[in-house]
Amino acid sequence: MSQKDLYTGCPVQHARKYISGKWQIPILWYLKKQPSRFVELKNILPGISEKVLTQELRFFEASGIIEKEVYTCIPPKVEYRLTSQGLTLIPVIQNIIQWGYSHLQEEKANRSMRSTPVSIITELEAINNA
Amino acid sequence: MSQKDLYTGCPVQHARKYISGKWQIPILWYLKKQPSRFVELKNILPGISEKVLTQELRFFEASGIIEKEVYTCIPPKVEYRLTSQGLTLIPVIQNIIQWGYSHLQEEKANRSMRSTPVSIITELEAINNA
DNA sequence: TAATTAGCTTACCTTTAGGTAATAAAAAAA
DNA sequence: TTTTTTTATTACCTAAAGGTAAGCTAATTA
Repeated sequence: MSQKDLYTGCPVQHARKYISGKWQIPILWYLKKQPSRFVELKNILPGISEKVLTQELRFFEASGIIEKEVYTCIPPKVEYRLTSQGLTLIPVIQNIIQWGYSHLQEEKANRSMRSTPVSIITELEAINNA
Repeated sequence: MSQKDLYTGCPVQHARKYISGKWQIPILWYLKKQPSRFVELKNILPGISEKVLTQELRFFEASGIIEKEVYTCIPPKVEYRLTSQGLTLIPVIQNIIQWGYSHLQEEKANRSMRSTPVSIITELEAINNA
């Protein structure tokens, strides 16, 4: 039994199954932007392995988060898109990404402030509070 | 170099450092409810090991997400609370928990909630009934 | 004297996540 | 005939997460 089958009764652990994997948020975020095929996802997510991409797509599919359309042609064409279920995850994911983004900005600001003389900082703050 | 040091430039991977661990959300969620000491957290989160609890507290502390107050007495008393930085994570976490909760309901999973700390459930129900 | 308490730390182990690389199907194009 | 293309699957390996259990501090209490 995999980690993903555990804690099915706990909201936290349940949600974690869809967002705690390294590539889960990036995959869903890009599928929100546009329904995509396998290679497209692979190219847009530099560093992901085919194994993990397949794995997550299968998992999301089985969970009803995404759906798959297979065009019977050669070479094969497959398209993945979010389901309405999957769409409900987007605001959650967007919050996470926005938090990450602004927290990164803050860290950068703090780093550059560390080398700034205190007097300059207090002056800046005085200006901001005026 | 640990996983937590990697991808420092990516908003997703940056945010993931604070929410993808098994016990990270439960810890922060409870600290939002009330500043707590080590044993209290340990008791309210059945199944967490002291090792992981210490580990996450140290990490959150070093990241400026929580702060620690040590009362010099015997036996020792220590209190952990969210910083203002840490508070910014709460809406994100709340979204995650609420998604998990409602998605569980939707699935009509007739699985019990016994693995969920009671405090989380009662708080969610309070939020939903508000 | 020995046990108790809170808050850790450490060593060791198992499980899981994720990466690498080889292989396949299947038909069209070179 | 061989190569190319897309969407996979599989075996194998490393690294990271997390669990278990023992021990430590230092004063108070039984």
